[in-house]
Amino acid sequence: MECGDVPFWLDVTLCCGQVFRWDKIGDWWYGVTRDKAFKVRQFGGKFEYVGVKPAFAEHYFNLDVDLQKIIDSVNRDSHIRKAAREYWGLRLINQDPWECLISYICATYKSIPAIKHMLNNMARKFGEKIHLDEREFFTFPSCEKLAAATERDLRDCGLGYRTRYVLETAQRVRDTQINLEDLKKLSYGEAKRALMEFPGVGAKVADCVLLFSLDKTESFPVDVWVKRVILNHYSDKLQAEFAKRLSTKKGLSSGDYERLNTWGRNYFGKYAGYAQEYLYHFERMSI
DNA sequence: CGTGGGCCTGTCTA
DNA sequence: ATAGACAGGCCCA
Repeated sequence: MECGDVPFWLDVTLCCGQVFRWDKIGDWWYGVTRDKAFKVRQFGGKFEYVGVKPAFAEHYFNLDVDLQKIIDSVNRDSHIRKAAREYWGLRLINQDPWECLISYICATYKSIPAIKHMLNNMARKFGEKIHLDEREFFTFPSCEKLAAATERDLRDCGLGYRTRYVLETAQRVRDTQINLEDLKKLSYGEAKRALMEFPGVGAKVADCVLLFSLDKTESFPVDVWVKRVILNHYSDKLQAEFAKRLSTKKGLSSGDYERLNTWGRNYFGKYAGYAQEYLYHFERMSI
């Protein structure tokens, strides 16, 4: 799919599980990021949007990065080539770090529909109401708003055991006055360690936040699907013993996570996160 | 340091 | 229909 002379496939970009608060109504995708509601569509080969300025939309969808160059740089084998050809135009989105952090804290041990439900509940209860096309939308609540919420009100959003993680993370962000955007200035390793200080943030959640909101394209989140990708297509790259143990165990120990994560970053390089998204989506769609 | 069990609750399947 | 399994992990023993 092309957008002008830039490869971009909007539907896949918004469907591939990186971002949760977009919904398609007719041709248009409606979404909220930071304090803005906007709608976007790809129509007749053109990318159109209402509610934000061109620079905002182009930055949000990373349209200014050279996708061809990125895919060339992760082009290591026939499987990644196949995934890249199939979903050519899938782009990583520049999310707001705060919303991204809370989203992935909530995402543990949940399916995507359930995650969307939780986040929308939180926005409805604690966010600001805004309008577009006579429709109501809600901004994602600020850290002050969530930090001041009662445990009961948050729990009622369906957060379950994540309630105290969200509450304590919000309180810590508020109390330390940390600007999450500043983590962009740190190295991948430093920023990851900083994120993992927050309750409810382990290696996987940190890697998602780094990749989707802090410009760390070398991040390589490993979830059950990526583990599946590696076992199904890259097991020959791992030590036989290790691959065997992985395939017989259900979850991922922190040591196993570290090992797969490091493998991915070394194997695919600076843009390992793009490779991860293509592989992840390809695997999910081939069930 | 590595490993296993528990955890809230919405969805999906049988 | 309604119970039961499972979900894009994290934390603590």
